[in-house]
Amino acid sequence: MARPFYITTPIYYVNDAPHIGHAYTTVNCDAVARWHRLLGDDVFFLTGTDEHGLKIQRAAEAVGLTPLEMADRTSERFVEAWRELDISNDDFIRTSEPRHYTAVQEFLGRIRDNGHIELDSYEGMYCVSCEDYYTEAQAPDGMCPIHHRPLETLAEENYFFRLSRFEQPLLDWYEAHPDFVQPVTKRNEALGFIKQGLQDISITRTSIDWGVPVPWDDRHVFYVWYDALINYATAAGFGTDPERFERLWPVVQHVIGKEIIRFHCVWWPAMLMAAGLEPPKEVHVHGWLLVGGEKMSKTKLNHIAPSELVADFGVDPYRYHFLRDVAFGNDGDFSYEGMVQRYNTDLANNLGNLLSRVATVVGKKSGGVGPAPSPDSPLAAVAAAVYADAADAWERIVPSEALEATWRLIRETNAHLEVNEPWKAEPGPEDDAVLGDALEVLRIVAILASPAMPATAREIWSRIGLPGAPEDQRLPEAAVWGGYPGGLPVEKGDPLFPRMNPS
RNA sequence: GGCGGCGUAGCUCAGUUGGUUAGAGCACUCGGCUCAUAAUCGAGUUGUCGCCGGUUCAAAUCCGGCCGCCGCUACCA
Repeated sequence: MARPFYITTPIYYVNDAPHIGHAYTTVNCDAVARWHRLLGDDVFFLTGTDEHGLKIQRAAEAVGLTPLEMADRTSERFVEAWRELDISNDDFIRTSEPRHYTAVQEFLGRIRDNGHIELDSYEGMYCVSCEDYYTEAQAPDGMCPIHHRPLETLAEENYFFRLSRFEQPLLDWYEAHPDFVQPVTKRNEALGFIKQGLQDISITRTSIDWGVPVPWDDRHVFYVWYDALINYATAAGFGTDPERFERLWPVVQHVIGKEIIRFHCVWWPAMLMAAGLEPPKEVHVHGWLLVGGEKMSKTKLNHIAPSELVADFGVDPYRYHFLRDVAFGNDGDFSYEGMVQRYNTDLANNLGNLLSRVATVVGKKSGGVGPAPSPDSPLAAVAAAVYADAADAWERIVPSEALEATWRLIRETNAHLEVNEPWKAEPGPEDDAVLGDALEVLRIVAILASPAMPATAREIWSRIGLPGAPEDQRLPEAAVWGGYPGGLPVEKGDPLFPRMNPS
């Protein structure tokens, strides 16, 4: 049976419309999922929406909707955004679904049965107007930062998760699993947090209705984070399909933004341990997409919706840009000018033009029939090295490196053409070999680039006359030099990526 | 305050068991080519490797100090 590969995006909170930051995470996961499908893995790629909590309840009240109606609206926008971006998720989970309620109640019930959830009292500084608690860091002067009124000290009976008991188990887990959190700087951050000591966390609320009911005490609902994290287990079949869950857990790999490290790298593994389950295999942390050097936010009005850029660049160039331009793990500063530049350089000039020039010369010198490559072409070694590097980078979830490696092959091929000048040579076996080499590179590039640009890869594939589609190929065999059979019709067609005006 | 990280060509960055002339891509300059989307190919320019001091035959790479920047420091979806 194929190796299971389970990858997740965070579930996105439905108080915000999809922007390029959400899309960044999702496209990265999608490309990795597609890569693993090429490897023949049994891929399960999950995304979805997080819908409970006070913010949604209030936002719904403000416009006269039920919380679920409110969530329906925004959740649908995420579904549409991912459809537009050619995201190949195998499931889309919503925390308002019955299957999730089942899983959450089972999961937290198990933790309670294991003695790690207990009733206790939470005391904090409370603002009546906000109906919310503030920490000392948030309100050092004891005044509500929003209403500027004195906070009251209030105690509430809540159920607590005994997170403090998992300090040592977590440290042991990190010790035994050096790759648990990547990159290592984020791992240090999580570790530092654990080492400073962990406090128990109140995980239920009585002041909210919009949440998963606590099965053993109907006055409470679970605090939103506590139900949200469990989505990863829900979708894997926890509580509903034990056999499936057995297969998908704990091979799961989470991809998250750096703002939610604590939840995924501390709370979540502790919760799993408390429930008698294993922590996830790996958590991959990426940075933020900045605009003008600043984080996107509603108040700064610097949100960019993916569709705005897709309208100008197209879906595949959009995907390519964010996969290639930002080193995974670092913050990346987005600029429209930079995107145009990379589009022109990488896509129009290097890749698009390579296909274009090869197709033209094949038309002139080989009668439009693509010749087979030479078995001992110097490009064969380049292709092999590039494949090794790309495969390694995809495995580590560093798409920028995988694509950088792939483009190395494109550049080498342009140079190879320059040296051999097939457009000058007399038609014949030698000329055919040079053109065949270039076509073979295009075949391999189509496969290697298909996780990033699925539609483009299919287009290249069909223009060089190959039957089927790049997605149907199986790695690593399909990347071996010599797969292009020759004797296939090569079609020039319109430019894949018309150059854009830099201004 | 505590813990952690960063500061390398105009830009984005790579570069740890310390060792020949410090690298890549982009940008720029010159040249070639004209099959190709004024694309492509080749050559080349630019760096006190934040500053000061130390260890060493030898440091971007180790140690100390300093300057500048940043992240985390719990119930923010």
